[in-house]
Amino acid sequence: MGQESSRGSFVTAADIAQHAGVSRSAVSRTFTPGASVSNEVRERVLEAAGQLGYRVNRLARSLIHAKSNIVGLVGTDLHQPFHAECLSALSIALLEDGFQCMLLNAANAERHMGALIERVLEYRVSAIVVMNGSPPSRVVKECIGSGVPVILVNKLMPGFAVDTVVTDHAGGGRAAAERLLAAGCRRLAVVSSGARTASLLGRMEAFRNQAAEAGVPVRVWQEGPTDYSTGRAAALGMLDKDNIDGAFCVTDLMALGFLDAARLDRGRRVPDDLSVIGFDDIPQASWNAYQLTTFRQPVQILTDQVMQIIRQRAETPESPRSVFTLPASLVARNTVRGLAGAEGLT
Amino acid sequence: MGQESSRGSFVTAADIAQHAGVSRSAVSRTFTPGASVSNEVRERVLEAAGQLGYRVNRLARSLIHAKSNIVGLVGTDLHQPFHAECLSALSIALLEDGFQCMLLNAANAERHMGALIERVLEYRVSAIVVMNGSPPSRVVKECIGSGVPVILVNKLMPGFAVDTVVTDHAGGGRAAAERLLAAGCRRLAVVSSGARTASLLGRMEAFRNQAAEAGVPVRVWQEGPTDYSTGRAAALGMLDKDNIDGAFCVTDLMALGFLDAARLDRGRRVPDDLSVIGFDDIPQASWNAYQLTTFRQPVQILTDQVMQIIRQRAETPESPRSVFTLPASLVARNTVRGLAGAEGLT
DNA sequence: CTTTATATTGCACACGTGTGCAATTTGCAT
DNA sequence: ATGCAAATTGCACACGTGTGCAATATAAAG
Repeated sequence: MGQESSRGSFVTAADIAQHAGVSRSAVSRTFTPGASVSNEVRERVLEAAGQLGYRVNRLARSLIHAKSNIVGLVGTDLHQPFHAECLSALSIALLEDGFQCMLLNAANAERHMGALIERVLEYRVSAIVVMNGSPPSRVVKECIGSGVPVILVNKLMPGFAVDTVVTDHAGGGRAAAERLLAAGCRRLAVVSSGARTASLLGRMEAFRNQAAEAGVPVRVWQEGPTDYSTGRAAALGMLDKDNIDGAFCVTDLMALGFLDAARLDRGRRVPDDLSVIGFDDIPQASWNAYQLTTFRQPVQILTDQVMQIIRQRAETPESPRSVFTLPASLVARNTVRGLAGAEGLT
Repeated sequence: MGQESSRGSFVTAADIAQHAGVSRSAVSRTFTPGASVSNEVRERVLEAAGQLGYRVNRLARSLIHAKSNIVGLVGTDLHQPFHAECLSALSIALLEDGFQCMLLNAANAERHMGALIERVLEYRVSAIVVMNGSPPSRVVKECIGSGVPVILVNKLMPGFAVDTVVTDHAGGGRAAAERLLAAGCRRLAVVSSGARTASLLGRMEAFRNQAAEAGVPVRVWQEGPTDYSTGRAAALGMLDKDNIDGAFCVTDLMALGFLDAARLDRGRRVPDDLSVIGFDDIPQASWNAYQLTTFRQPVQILTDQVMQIIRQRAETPESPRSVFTLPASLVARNTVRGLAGAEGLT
C-alpha cells in the first residue's frame, strides 16, 4: 500500500515520527506488542508507516535484547533426501513459530562445521540445531557457555550435557536382524559407508550383535560415500561372492542402490532370492519400482521435539539438559519375504 | 582456546579493552580488516579476546553499515530433489563468499511467500534470491525500492526490471518434441501438474507447439501436485486410453512415476513400446532402475550466475537489471528409442 | 639535533531501536 | 468544580560496534 520511499535506503522510526507529528517513542511503542499507545496516535503512526514503507530494523531491536530470534541450522549433505526432509520440516516449524533460520551447510562435514558455528555465533542466535554430522565438542561447549542452546539431532555427545534428540538406531538395527532371520535368511550382510558416524555405526553394530546372538554370521561392507553408489558397489562386491540372502542397508539410499544392482546386474529376485531392509524411509523407498521395507525415522515427531526444547530453553535456560530417544518404526513393504502387507510394529 | 566467559551472556569489546589495557577503538580496529593498529596492541587484544572468548557482535556492526551481509533464500517444496540441490549449491556458494543464508521455506507457496520476504526485509538483508515459486510483484517492487537486490530463478516477471536467471524451458520443450518425433513416436503426451508456474507451462507449451508444427497431436495431462504421484496418475489415466507411445514429463519426478506405472502397472516396455523424457536431471534419474533420458538444468552454472549478480550489485547497485537464459542440455540415457549412448546435445 | 612525514591512539559521535522515569493528559467519581 | 487514579507521552539513556578527527608517538630525512 502507498507511496514507498522508492529510492535509496530504509526509512527509520525517526522519519515516520516526524511525518506523523509524534515522538519517536510513540513509533517504537506502536510496533512493540503490549506497549502503551493511544488509538489515535497508533492510527497516525500506522498511516505514516504505510505511506513511507517503514519496516522495523530487527538488527537494532536485537541489539537491545541481546537475542536475535534467529536459529542456526547446521548440517551436511543437505541435498540428500532424508536431510532435505529434516531441513524442510524444521525450517517450516521455526518460521511458523516466529523464528528466522540461518542455514549452515557444511561442504566438508568435519572441517567446516566448527567454523560455521563460530560464524553464526556472531549473530547472537537464539539457538543452534545440528541436524547431522558432528561439530567439534569445543565449539559446542563455547555455545552453551555463551548462553546459546545447542540441540543435537542423531548425534550423541558423551561427556557433557547437551540437549539431544536421537532415533533409536540400535533398536532399528536389532529389529532388522530379527526380521531377516524370521524371513529365513541365513547368509546376512550389513551395508554401510565409510563414514564413522554414531547413527550409522549404531544401526550396524546392533544388527551384528543381534545376528551373532542367533549364531548367524554377517558380512560387512563399510566403505565409500553414504550414497546410492555405495549400495550398488556393495551388492556387486558381495552378492555373488558370499551368496547373500538377506541384507540390512543402514540407509535407504544405499538400500536402493543395492536393490538395483542385485536385480538388474546380478539377476536376483527380491524378495524371493534376497531380502533387503533399509533405514530412514525416504520418499523414494515407497516408489513402485522399489517398495522397500525400511525403518521410518519420525521426522515430524523429531521436529516437534526440537521445537519444544527451543521454546523451553527460552523460558528456563538453566533447566537440566537431556537426551530424547525416538523409536524407529518398521514400514513393511515388499523387499522382505513373507512380510508384505504386515502392519508396522515398533 | 582459553578460559571462556563460561557463564551468562556475551563478552563485549569494552570488556576486553579493559582487560587488555587499551581503548575500545583499538579492539574494534583489531577485528576490522585494514584498520591501523600496532602489532603490539593487536597482540594484546587478541590475547585478551582469546582468554575471555570474545566474538564480534555482527548485529551491531551491521547496524552501522546498514547491511547485514545476510542473503535471504526463498522457496517452496525445498524437500524435493531438484529444489534441494539448488538450495544446497546456493547455500554453500554463499557461505564460501562470506555471506550468511536466511532460509525462507514457504509452506504454502503463494500465500506465505510475500509475508516471509517482508519479514526478512527487517533484517536488512544484502540480497534476496527466489529459488522457485512466484512472490507477489508488489513485494519484489518494495525490495528493489528499498535497495535490496532481488534475484529470481526460473521465474520471469514481466513488466518491470529485476535480475533473473532462467533455464531455457522452451528450448528444452522443443528439443523434447524433436527427439520423440525422431524416435518415431506418433501418439504423444505431455504430463504436467496443476501448478501453473511459468517454467512448467513454458516447457509444456513449447513441446505442444513443436509437435503441432509436425502435425502430431498431443494429449495433455495437467492436474495434481508436481510430484511422483502425478506421473503415476497420468500414466494410469492416459496410457491405455490413448495408446501413448511417447511422453514428455515436464519434471523428472513425474517422469519417474510415469515410468513406474507404465512398466509395472501397464506392462509397457521402455523404450521399445514407449519413450519417455523428463526435465531437471535429478540424481534419481540416473539410477539404474530408471536411466531416464532428460534435460539437465545446469545448477552449478545457475548458482555461479546468481553469485556473480550478487557481487556485482554490491558494487554497482544501480546498474541495469537483466535476464540470463541458460541452456538445458539433453542427457541421453535409455528411455528413448535409438538414443542410448548418444552424446548430449544442446 | 631538528624538521617533517607517517603511523598509532583515544575521544566522541553515529547507527536504529527499546524502555524507565517523570511530566502531562485523560477519565472518573465525588 | 475538585480530587485522584490511570493512561499516555516525551526525554534521555542504553545496546555494541565503526570511524572521522585531532592529538600523540614514532620513524625518516636533513
